[in-house]
Amino acid sequence: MGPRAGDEERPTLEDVAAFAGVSRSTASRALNDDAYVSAAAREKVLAAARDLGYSPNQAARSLVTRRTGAIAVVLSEPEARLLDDPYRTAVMRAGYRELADVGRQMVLIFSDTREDLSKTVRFLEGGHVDGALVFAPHRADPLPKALRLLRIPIVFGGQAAGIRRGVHVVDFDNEGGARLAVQHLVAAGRRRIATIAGPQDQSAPIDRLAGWRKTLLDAGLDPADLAEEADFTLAGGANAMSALLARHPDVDAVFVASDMMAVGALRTLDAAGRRIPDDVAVVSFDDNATLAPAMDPPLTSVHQDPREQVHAMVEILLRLLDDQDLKPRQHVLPVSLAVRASS
Amino acid sequence: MGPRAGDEERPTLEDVAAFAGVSRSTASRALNDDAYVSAAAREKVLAAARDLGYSPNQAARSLVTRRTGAIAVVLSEPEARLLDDPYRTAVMRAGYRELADVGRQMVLIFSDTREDLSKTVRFLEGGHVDGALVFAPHRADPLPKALRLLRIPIVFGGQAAGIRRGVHVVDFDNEGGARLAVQHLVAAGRRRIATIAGPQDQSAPIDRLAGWRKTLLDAGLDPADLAEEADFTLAGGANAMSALLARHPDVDAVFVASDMMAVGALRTLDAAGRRIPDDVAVVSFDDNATLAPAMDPPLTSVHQDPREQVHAMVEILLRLLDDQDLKPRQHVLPVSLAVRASS
DNA sequence: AGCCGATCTGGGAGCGCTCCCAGGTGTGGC
DNA sequence: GCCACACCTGGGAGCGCTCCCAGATCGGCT
Repeated sequence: MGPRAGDEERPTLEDVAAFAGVSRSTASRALNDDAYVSAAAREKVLAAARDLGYSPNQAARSLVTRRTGAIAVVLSEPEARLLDDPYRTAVMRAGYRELADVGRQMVLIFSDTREDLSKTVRFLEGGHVDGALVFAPHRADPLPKALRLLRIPIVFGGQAAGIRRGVHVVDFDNEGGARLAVQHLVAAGRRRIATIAGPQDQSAPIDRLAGWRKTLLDAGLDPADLAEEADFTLAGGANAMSALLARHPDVDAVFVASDMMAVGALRTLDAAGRRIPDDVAVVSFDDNATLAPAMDPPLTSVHQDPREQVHAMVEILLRLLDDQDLKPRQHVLPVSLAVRASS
Repeated sequence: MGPRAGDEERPTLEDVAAFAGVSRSTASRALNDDAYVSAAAREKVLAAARDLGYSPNQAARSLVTRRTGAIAVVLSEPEARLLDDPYRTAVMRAGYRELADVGRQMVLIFSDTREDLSKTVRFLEGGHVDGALVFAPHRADPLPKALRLLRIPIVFGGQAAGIRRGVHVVDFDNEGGARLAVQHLVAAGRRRIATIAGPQDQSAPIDRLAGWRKTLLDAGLDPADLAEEADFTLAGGANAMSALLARHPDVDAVFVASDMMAVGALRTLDAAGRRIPDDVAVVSFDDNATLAPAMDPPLTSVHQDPREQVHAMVEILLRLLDDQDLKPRQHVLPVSLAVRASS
């Protein structure tokens, strides 16, 4: 009973074929349910495979088919940050589900440090995966450029670090969403509408801030000094709200660029004795399913569904894998406003 | 410029060798920095690889080496639940880091529904990964038993669904941790020590509950009717605390089986006007780095480090992969008590 | 001078699979 | 009766790599 005693040789296709009394070719055809196999042969092969506990060697298979059945989901951001961000977690979850639904395996990659960059590139290049869904929100991120040289199809979720041409992108209408939110506040008679913006090194928060500003100007309101930048965290949102209150005690509404920051803002407002929405109306962005409706009061939020985004990304990727001639473009998904008690 | 125009043939090892003017064998040796390659040859090969943009075909490599360099991390629980549970997220994160540190790629697998079970088994069996780290906390989970037949090495994190023999397990000392917590409360003079237990279909919460009960009995205190079961969520913790307060308005301490539930309990206690720790002392379990110290007041919590657990699991797995004759056993990692203001 | 070992190189075999092609058998139409 | 064409089967080649083995070269030692 040495260490490898239990290591009975793994049966190969050849073994299954011999056991079933057919040729390797026929066995292969039966297992891949190809046409042109007699019912009798198919039965024998399947029975043999079952009896021997056969499972095909993926390395051998993908050596010849040049397919692995795996798709990478690359998140270019510190994992520490990532898993605390409910939006990213939702993306991961969506990726897992959507890929499983089309029979693909998700391989999750966190690419953060510079060292990771080359590791990531090497991995994607190495034939471990057939393609990749890449989320690299930061403008200065070198990853997207590095990936352009790769020989596997790639679809970006959100803007690809300033690259505007030659890449497949599925993004939400961030500016439009911000407009929706602010128009809603204006229509409700709010006049001192502040914003807690996200990190301005990323496209999405930049566009949301722009949407807020433009809508205010269009409505004849003055945005000056009513914006505060924060880092998408709860604490960041709380601090930004404090700063806004200190500067402008008369704010009557705030558009917050993410649900998580809105939760922080809510706490600050509550601690400051402001009633919501009576004194200050709050509208946020993301409409996270577990967060937004669970707040007190429930948050009015710009609805964007990560599942929908990933679904579109997967669809494009599959077409690319299928060798269809798709010209790279930016798909912009519409967003809507989920109105709840906070506004 | 057809769709495959950009698809320049990927260079193979043979191409690199030809370009460098050496044989395939020498090229292979140079790239895998084997001994017995002259410095000159190595230089030429590396230069050729760089110039041609060569990256080895992993399928071909693992077909012969029988190694993929990938390790599965299997989480047997609904992904919806998983990603909301900070402990699980910490485990994922730790898995990614620890595996990256030893040059392995993490392949994340959520195995939840019954349909997933066979998919998971097929995947693990298919040679996609060299081994697996499995977290399957539920006692009734059929996964661990299904995995026993597999031909790849597996290490379990936490009890493996009632299987006590023949598997490698790395677990924390749940009962000991609970004892630590309750002894701490007893020593502080608390006499009505309730508990909010986790789901009793899992080993860890069962052991924590047992630890609480035994320690109370040892101290001559009566546990009767002072336990409430909840589901590891914030809301569950809050509700359980309400139930306890209703039954026993005189509780002066509560041992909560997870940080997340403790946050819920804190809210309920706060809403009920109880001061912490003056009126009611709170001790929880997990000592989650972002949760426990951030509470108001900061939580006293039983410290268990998922990174440490995963590290031990990876170490065992690597030894198994290295074909070392390790006899399966249960490793129990010690826990400690991080005392903060809540008790 | 002769020999032995260390160092380096190239070719061949083979990992387990899919795909192509040649061939065999049966069935229908003229 | 014969051909055409479907249906089914087996063998061979080859995917790109690693590993083994045989051979070549070069010192350093007896």
